[in-house]
Amino acid sequence: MARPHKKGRSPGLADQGPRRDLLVAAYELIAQKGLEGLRTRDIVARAGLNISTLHYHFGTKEALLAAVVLFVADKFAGEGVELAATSPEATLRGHFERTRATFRRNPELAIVLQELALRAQRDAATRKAFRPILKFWNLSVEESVRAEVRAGTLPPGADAQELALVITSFIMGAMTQHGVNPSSLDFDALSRRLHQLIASARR
Amino acid sequence: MARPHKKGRSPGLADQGPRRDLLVAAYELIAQKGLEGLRTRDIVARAGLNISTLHYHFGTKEALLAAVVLFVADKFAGEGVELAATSPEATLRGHFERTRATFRRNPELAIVLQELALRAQRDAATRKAFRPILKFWNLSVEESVRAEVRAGTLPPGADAQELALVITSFIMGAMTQHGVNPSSLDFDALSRRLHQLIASARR
Amino acid sequence: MARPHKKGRSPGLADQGPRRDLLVAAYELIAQKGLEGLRTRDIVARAGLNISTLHYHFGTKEALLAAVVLFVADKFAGEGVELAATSPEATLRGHFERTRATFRRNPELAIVLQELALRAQRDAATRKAFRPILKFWNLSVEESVRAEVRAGTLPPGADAQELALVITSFIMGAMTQHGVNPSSLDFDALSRRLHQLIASARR
Amino acid sequence: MARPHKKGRSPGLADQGPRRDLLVAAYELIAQKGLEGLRTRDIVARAGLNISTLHYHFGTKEALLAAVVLFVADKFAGEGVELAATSPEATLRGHFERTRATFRRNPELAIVLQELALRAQRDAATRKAFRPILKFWNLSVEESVRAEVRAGTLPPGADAQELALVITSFIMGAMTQHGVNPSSLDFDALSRRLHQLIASARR
DNA sequence: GATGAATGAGCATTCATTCAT
DNA sequence: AATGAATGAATGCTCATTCAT
Repeated sequence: MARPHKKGRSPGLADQGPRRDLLVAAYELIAQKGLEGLRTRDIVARAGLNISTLHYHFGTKEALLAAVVLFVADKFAGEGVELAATSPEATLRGHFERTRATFRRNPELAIVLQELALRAQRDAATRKAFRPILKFWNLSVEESVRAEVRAGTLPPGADAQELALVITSFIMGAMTQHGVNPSSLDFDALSRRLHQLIASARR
Repeated sequence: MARPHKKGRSPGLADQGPRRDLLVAAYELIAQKGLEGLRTRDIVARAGLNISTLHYHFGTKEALLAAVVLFVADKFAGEGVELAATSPEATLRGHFERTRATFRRNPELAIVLQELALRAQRDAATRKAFRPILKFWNLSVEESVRAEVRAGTLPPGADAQELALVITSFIMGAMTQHGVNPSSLDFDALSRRLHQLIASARR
Repeated sequence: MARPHKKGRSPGLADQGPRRDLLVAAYELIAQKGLEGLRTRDIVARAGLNISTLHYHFGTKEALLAAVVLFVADKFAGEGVELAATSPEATLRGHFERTRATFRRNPELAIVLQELALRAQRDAATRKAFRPILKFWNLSVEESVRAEVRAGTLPPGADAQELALVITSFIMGAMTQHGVNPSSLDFDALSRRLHQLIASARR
Repeated sequence: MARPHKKGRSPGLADQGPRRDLLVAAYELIAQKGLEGLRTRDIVARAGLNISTLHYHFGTKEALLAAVVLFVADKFAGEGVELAATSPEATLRGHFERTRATFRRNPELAIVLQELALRAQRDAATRKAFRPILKFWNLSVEESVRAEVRAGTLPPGADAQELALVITSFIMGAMTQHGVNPSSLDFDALSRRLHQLIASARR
């Protein structure tokens, strides 16, 4: 009896069928109840599957969670954030706007990212899978910064890596504060302010 | 009346004895295993108490958690962050430094704050108890900003509330990124950079 | 420190103060939730006392229960049922009427008696304390039967003890059926029928 | 769907396997310790099963109890009492004898019926499930009365429903008194006496 | 006499997991 | 490839009881 829950997914083929249904269900439930309240039975119920099917495909809850991190990474990268890294017209302004649009389209994404980031701080496996998300994001912002430097809209001496970290840190914290008290924080205004601070800085 | 787990703590009298021991144990365990892994039996074991004592004093795990939020609020406010709000020589620089010192002295505090902030986003009770922490922190930073404006080290037109939100958001996100990958992020350098951006901004 | 919960109550003096309050509270709660749902904390809450007071006066829940049986015995005997045993105009008719009046005045009494009767069947201590109630009741009915024989309203050959058992058994079962489905059973009509059967029996 | 503890049992198919084992174990334990002392762990221990199996099949203790009522109803109806309702030679005498035989074969049945009757008086769910038992029993006795009227051994004017209630009430109360003090009550003699009273009644 | 604090054994229930099919 | 049945270890909580005051 071949148990497919070792690790490799069919290469070049995204998760499909029950496997993907379970990941989506888990993702949505994490957004709803947090990792604290995530139950395998709730996941399979939402996916309309049997509890054994979950273990057939993933082996353990922990393994499912690892797959969710990858699922989230795909979602995060695929949602438009990555355009910044490749498109020639990548700008910081554009990044802020794409980020806002992404989280507006996928409100759960902000929560799930925070959940995983928190778990990554105490669990090595999650950390290993989650770091690339952070790395990718920072690199993507760095690229935008460099593009603006090339375009002359940012001063030539700007330390792209440092600025990227400031920006991504700001966005993460703003997401959290917004989650706790939506009315206390206008993400657009704040990001415009931060952008202005960066753009107008004297060296 | 046999049950002391009403709600209010004796005014002017800090939690003492087993009540405080339980709060401390819960706080430390949240830092270690997260809310996800928090078990009442682990809490009482760490406090050297009986499981019934926990329920005698707090009634439910949920009520204990609510008390932990207040405990964290006290800790956060009492750890030196609040100096910024009152001291005349309050400066942004000083705030960044006190913040760093606080989290260096209490490494768990960063984690626990993130756990509670996350929980606050889905649980109304936690949210209600947690919001004041965020409000207090932002007000404290606002005050630093205004002090610097008065001292002439920040431009007169600076919007204190907006800048405070940018700063606290940045610090929260930086804490998270640092937690996930300590080597990727030099909090000192980043906060110096942000401070410089704010201080040197043209209007 | 003298613990009064040995056994003797002040001779000639009925239970008073907290002791009696606890017995009354227990009695009422048994009627409400059954022995199955009887909790010492509920008893003391209803009596407005502290849990320790219960143990001070009775030692254990079991001992309290034993005292409740005596309390019920007093209540049952004192409620008018006993008139049958002494009064010269004691009649069966009168007994049925007094019984009905007693249970109409004290609806809980029917339930509590059933609870104790049931417990008596498996618990020796309860049985020992409860048997006298049954014995007393049967004797009281026997006396009514004999009075009717003397008065000529019942045939001379009537076996008083046997008839009393038939009557008390009928009343107990009728109470139960009434409790389960009040509309299914008219106690007055039934007891009149039984009385008629007894009175008109040919020998 | 993973949980079989819906409600209905497969029609036409009696409970089997662990489900039935649990019902039997619960039934026997109720007879032994009463509902007051019924513990899920004792039930599964007696059935040789795991505690989780109980919850897998019944969901809650309360639901198991509801199933026990149905189980008892089947047992009561199936034990021979029901012959009275259908057999042409149904007689009151026969009913008394079958009743006695039933309780002699199943001494626990008397206790369990009393437990459930008592619980039915305060719990709506138990009441709903228990009433049919009482109704069935009374109807069965009514039928015996009518049969005797037809056979001429009871006077033509006899009110079958009323007499049935007198008889079932008597039997229930006699069971209770017998349970409390077996030596005080000769069920055979008493039921013969009651039968004689009914049979010899003048109208 | 009376009480608040504390406790240990036990409670129904939940959880991720496994096994036979 | 998928599932229903079954499980053991835990989980939050309750209970009658005790102890120091």
